[in-house]
Amino acid sequence: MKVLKGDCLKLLEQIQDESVEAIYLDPPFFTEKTHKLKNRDGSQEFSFDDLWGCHKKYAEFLYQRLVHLHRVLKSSGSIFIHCDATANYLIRSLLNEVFGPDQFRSEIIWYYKRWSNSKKGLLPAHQTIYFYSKTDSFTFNTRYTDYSESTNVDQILQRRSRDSQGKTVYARDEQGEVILNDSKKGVPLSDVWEIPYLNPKAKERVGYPTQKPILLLERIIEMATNPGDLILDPFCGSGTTLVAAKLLGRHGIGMDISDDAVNLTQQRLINPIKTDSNLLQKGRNSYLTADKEALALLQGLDSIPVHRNKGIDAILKQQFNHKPILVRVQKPGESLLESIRLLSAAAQTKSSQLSILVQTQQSESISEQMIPASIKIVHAPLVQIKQILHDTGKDNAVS
Amino acid sequence: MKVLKGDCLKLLEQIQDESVEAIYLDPPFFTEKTHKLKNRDGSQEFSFDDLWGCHKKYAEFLYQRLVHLHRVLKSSGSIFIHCDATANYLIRSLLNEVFGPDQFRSEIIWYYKRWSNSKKGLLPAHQTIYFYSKTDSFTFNTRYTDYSESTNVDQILQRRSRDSQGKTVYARDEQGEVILNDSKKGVPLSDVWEIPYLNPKAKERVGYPTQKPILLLERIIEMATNPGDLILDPFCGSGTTLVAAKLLGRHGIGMDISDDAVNLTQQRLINPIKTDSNLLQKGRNSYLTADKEALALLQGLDSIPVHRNKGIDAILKQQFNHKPILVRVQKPGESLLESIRLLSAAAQTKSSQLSILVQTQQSESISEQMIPASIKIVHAPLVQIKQILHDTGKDNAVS
DNA sequence: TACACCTCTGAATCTTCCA
DNA sequence: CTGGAAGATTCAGAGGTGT
Repeated sequence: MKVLKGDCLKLLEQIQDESVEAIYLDPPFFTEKTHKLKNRDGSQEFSFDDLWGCHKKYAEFLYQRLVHLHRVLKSSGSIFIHCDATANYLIRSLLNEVFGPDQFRSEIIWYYKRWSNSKKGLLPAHQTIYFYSKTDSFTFNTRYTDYSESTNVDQILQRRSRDSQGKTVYARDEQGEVILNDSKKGVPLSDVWEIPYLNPKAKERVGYPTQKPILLLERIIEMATNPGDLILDPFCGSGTTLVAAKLLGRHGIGMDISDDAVNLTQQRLINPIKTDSNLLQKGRNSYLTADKEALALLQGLDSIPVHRNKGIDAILKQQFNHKPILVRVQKPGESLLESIRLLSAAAQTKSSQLSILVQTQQSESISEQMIPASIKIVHAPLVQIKQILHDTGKDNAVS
Repeated sequence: MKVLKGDCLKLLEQIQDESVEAIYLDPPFFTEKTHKLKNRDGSQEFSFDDLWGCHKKYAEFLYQRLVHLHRVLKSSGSIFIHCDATANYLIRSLLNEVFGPDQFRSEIIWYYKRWSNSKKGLLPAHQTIYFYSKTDSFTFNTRYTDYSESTNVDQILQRRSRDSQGKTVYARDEQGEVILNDSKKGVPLSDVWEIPYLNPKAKERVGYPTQKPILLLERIIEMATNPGDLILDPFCGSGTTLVAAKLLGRHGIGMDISDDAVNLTQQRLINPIKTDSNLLQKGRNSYLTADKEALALLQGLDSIPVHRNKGIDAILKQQFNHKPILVRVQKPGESLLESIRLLSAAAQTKSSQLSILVQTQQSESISEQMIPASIKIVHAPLVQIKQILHDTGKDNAVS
C-alpha cells in the first residue's frame, strides 16, 4: 500500500506502463456557472463544440489524466469512474474518447435509501459508476446474487412444463404452488446495485464529505481483480479504495493532492474499520415483521406498513383525535385474546385511541367485555366465509 | 386524442407555442442495426429507420426536434426523454443545450430484474429517463412510498426538537410524555424506480419493439400533469403514452412516421381499454398481480385457485348440495353489480348453488333484491375498516 | 439582494433495557 | 449473562426565515 501526495498528473508519470489491474476514481467536480443559451430557433447549424461549452476546462483536466490512466492499465485491466449527476455525461464522452466506445462495459447504478427533504421533484437516490475495460479480454469474476432476495427472480426460477395445448407454463404442485428449479447458482449480478448509503451512525464514517461505503469498493475490487493484483486510486480522498483493497488482499496505490486526505488514508490503513451492514448481510426481508400475508389483507388501505414492532402491522395515514390508528392482523396460531393483548399494549405506548384488529382465525366466542373500547375487530374474508358455510350447513345438512 | 402521421419535425410546426404540459419521448436509438420484430403470429413486421451514420447526424436530428419541443411546452411544462445506454450522455448534452443545465430535474433510473447469463460482465438491467422542466415553477405532484423496512416508523411519528447543545432530541411535554407528529404521508418517491419489464406474455404486449410498461408512463403522467392537461409524444410508437394519458383523463397528441405505429396506436385507443385498465390497476398495487391479490384475501381457505377471466378466483374444496362453491374477489375498478353479474354467470355454467363474493371496494348501497339468493357477500378488511372510520368520524368529529 | 442560520427529514446504526 | 427488541441518535441537504 502506497499513498502519494500530489497532483496525480505528475505522480502518474512514475507509474510504469501496463502495471495496474484496476483503477477506481471519484474525480472532483468543478462547479462552474451556467452558460448562456444560444439561439433556440434551430436555424443555425448544430455544432458539437457547443455541447462542451464552459466545461472545456474541466474536460481538459480530466482528459489529460485519463490518458495516463489508460497507459498504466494492464491489457486485462478495467477502470471505474464514479460520477456526479451533473457531470456523468461529460465523463462518459471522455471515456469514449480515451478508451473507445467498444470498451464500454457497464453503467453501474449505485442506489440507496436516504433521508428525504422538502425538495420539489424526485429524491436523488443514486450515483453512477462507469465501467470501461482496456481490451475485450478483461479480468472479470462473475458474482451471483442470492435469488431469494427478489420475488421476480423466483418467478424466473420456476420450473416449467407444458400444458395440454403444448404451451409452456409454470409447473405447479397439487396445492397450486409453483415449483422452483433446483439450480441454486443464483442470479448474475446486474448493473444496478443497492448498497446502503454510509449511515450517519456508522463507525466506518471518518467525516470525509464524499466517503464511499467499503462494501461498494469491495464489490468492484472482487469483480475486476484477483488477490495480489494492483489497484490505483488517483483521487483517493479518505482512502476507502485502499482500505477495501487491503481487506481483500490486493495491493494498492493511492494519490491525493490534499495533506489531510493522505494522512487520513494512512491512518485508516493502519486500523481499518468496516461496519458490516446489517441490512446487506441479513437482507431487507429480515426486518419485516409485518408479513406479506398480513399486508396483503390490508391492500388498498391508505396505510404505512410497520416493521420492527411486534404489536402492529400498519398505521393508517389517517389519524383519530390526532393520535395514530393502529392495525394488527391476527397471526396464525395466535388466539384472539393474545392478539388483543398485543395490540392493546402497542396502543398504550403509542397513545392510540382507535385500533383495528383483523381477525383471521375462527375462535371461541369471547365476551364483549374482554375487548377494550378502543379496539375494533374486523373479519378476514376467510372467517366470514367459514361462518357462512357453518350457517348454511346447519340449514342444509350436506357437506 | 390525436394521432398524427409524419415526421414530428414537420408536424410540430402545427402545434402552438406553450400549449403542452408534458412531453414524453423515446427517440429512435443510435444503433447500427435495424430493429425488426415480427408480430407474434408473424403477420406484421415493424421496423425503424434509425440508421444514423454518425453521432453528429443523430445529434443534429434530435437537436432540431428538441428546439421545437421546448417551444411548444408551457412554462410549467416538463419533458421526459427515455434513453438507450449508448446514447444517454449525448441526449443529456443536447438537453442541457436546449433547456439549460439549471432545468435538469432528475436522472430517472428505471430498473428491472432479468435473467440471462450469456454475457461476460454485468447484466444490463436499467434504462435512463431524463427529466427536464421548462422553468423552475413546473407542475409536480409528489407521490409517496413506504418507509424502508429498517426504519422505525414508531420513531418517525414522534416530534423532535433541539436541546441546549443543539442536538436533535424527542420533544416532550410538561409531563415528560412524547409528543406525536401529525399524520405522515410516507417517503417522497426517489429517482430510482423498480418497474417489472414488460413480460413477453403480457396481454399488453402488442408486438412493437420498444414498448414500455404502461405503469412507467402512468407514473410520469401523474407526476407531471393534472387531469385535462395535454401530453405530447412525438415518437409515439405503439401508443402506450396516449393509452396511459387517456386512462388518466389527460389529453394527448401522438406522432409517428410509421403507418404501422399510427394504426396500432389508433387501434389501441379505440379498442376497449379494459385490458389496459386492468393492467393499470394491477400496477398500482406494487408488485402483486391481481391474481395474487385475490388469493391473498383468500389465504387459509381450503380452495383450488382458478385461472382468471372465468368470473371466479377459487373453488372451495368443500361442496354445497354436491355442487361446487365458487369464490370471486371484486377487482379494482369493478363495480359490485358487475362482480355479481360475472359471478352469477360462472355459477350458472357450473350449476353452483352457493357462491361467495368478496367485496373489496366501497360501493353505492345496492338493494337486496339485486343479489341472487345463491350469492353471499363478504367484506374485505378494507371495506370494514372504512366503515368504522366513517362511523367513528360521525360520533367524533375529529379526523 | 445576499447570506447565515434554523427547521425538517428518514435510514440505519448505536445504545439501552428487559426478560 | 445473553440475545433480541425497543428506543435514541446522527448526518446531509433542501427550503424557509430573518438580518
